[in-house]
Amino acid sequence: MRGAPTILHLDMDAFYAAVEQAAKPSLRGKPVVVGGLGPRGVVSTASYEARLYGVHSAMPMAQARRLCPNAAYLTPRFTLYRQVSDVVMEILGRHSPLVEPLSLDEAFVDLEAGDMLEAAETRAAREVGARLRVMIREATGLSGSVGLAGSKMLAKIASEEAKPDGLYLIEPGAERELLAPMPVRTLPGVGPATAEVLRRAGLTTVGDAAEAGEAELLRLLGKAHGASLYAMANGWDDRPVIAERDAKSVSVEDTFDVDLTERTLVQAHVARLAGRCVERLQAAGRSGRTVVIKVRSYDFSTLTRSETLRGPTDDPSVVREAAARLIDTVDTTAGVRLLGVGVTGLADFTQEDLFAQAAAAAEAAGPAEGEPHAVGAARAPSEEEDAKPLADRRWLPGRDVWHAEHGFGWVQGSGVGRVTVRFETPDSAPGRVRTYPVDDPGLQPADPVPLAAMAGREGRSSGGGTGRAE
DNA sequence: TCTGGGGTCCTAGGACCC
DNA sequence: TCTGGGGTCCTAGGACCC
Repeated sequence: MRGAPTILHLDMDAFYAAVEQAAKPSLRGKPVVVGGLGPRGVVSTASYEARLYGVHSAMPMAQARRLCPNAAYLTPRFTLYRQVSDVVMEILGRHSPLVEPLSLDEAFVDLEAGDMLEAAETRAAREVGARLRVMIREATGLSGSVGLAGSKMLAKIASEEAKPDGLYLIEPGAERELLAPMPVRTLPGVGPATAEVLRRAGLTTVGDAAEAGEAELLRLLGKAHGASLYAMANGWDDRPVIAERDAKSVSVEDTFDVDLTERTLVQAHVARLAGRCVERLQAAGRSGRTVVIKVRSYDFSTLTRSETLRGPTDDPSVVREAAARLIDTVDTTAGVRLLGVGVTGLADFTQEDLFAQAAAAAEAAGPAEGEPHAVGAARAPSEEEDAKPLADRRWLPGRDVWHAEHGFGWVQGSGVGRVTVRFETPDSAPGRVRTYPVDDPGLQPADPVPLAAMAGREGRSSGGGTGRAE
């Protein structure tokens, strides 16, 4: 706990939805919901306009549609969000060498590590926070909220208080008083289960938890959790801001629109997932020693099975075979709604392991017995298109398109052989809507057009052809 | 037409070793 | 012969976060 509010937490406001509104002028000021659009999708982000109807993150999409039928429902475009995020993180990096990103839209900044604050004082910290918000708005057109405090926990609570589009500073010395009346759920690490345990013990506010004493919290919650909750409830938190941490696991998973029952389909999907997992592993230049599969059944019960290899690997056939052995131990006859494959125990180097060499030799000699060659092995689909065998993913709502005559637009909806496109770009006026047959030769998928405020820094080439895909 | 996908950390039991 | 104690690794599950 520092004596000056020199830990800053930035949280972009309704990030994915705000990026979409910046990219699509016709959606500004209107309810926008970004998330999975399939029958089992959930909300990733709801714009503030949509939140007025009760829509929020993690809510099933079907429920969101009931609450707010007139919102724009869009599929996420992570490539674009990552570009915007990079711009934001770069701005943070100008204020301190110590920036800890928590996700695309959130980060801690240690202002003491920079030279921004000579005499680490409150007013200087507030000025840095305010300047940062202005810079982010100028660079991206988006708003972010800033929390400033003497610890990570309090900085994060402060940015929540600041939302939307604000700045909130917790004066050192004021923290206990501020925390006491807040619900225990405010504290990081207190979710539904912990809150319920505490509620049954009569503890509902942060002040209640602090007064209960450490012994009582240890009894209720166990060693690590109890101790950390007691510290947090008292405002004690000296976790440092850590610049970059190596990932400890890589995993991919798919939820199916309809439960899988057929054994060969289950096996084939596991093989594909293993392949995608290894692609990500290799892209990160890592290898891993433990292969994990995850199976979620029709009734939402979830199990994992894992196998630790003799050494780390990034060989697709080694991971695929381990995953195949693991799925063989699981009864899936009643129906599977989700399958996942992951690798943990990551190492920075790829150790040549004997199994991999043996497998490669066997593969060269001919297909191994029981190998699910028929499905998925034929080609490696790219990450974007692989997801699920849905109707026509070229025209997912929200995606950018380009039309020979009308230029850039985005898919508003599609169905019964037609696709509806709204023609507009980040810096245009709200655009007109036109409908085409899904196989219209003039219509093609396109890359996102950079946000208006970001144009220039993205190195936009001349002629407006930048966003064209392929 | 209930409940995504990518992660992190903690706990607990059993194997195994000294 | 009825019975130690500590440490580490592996496995499985669960809570939590964005």
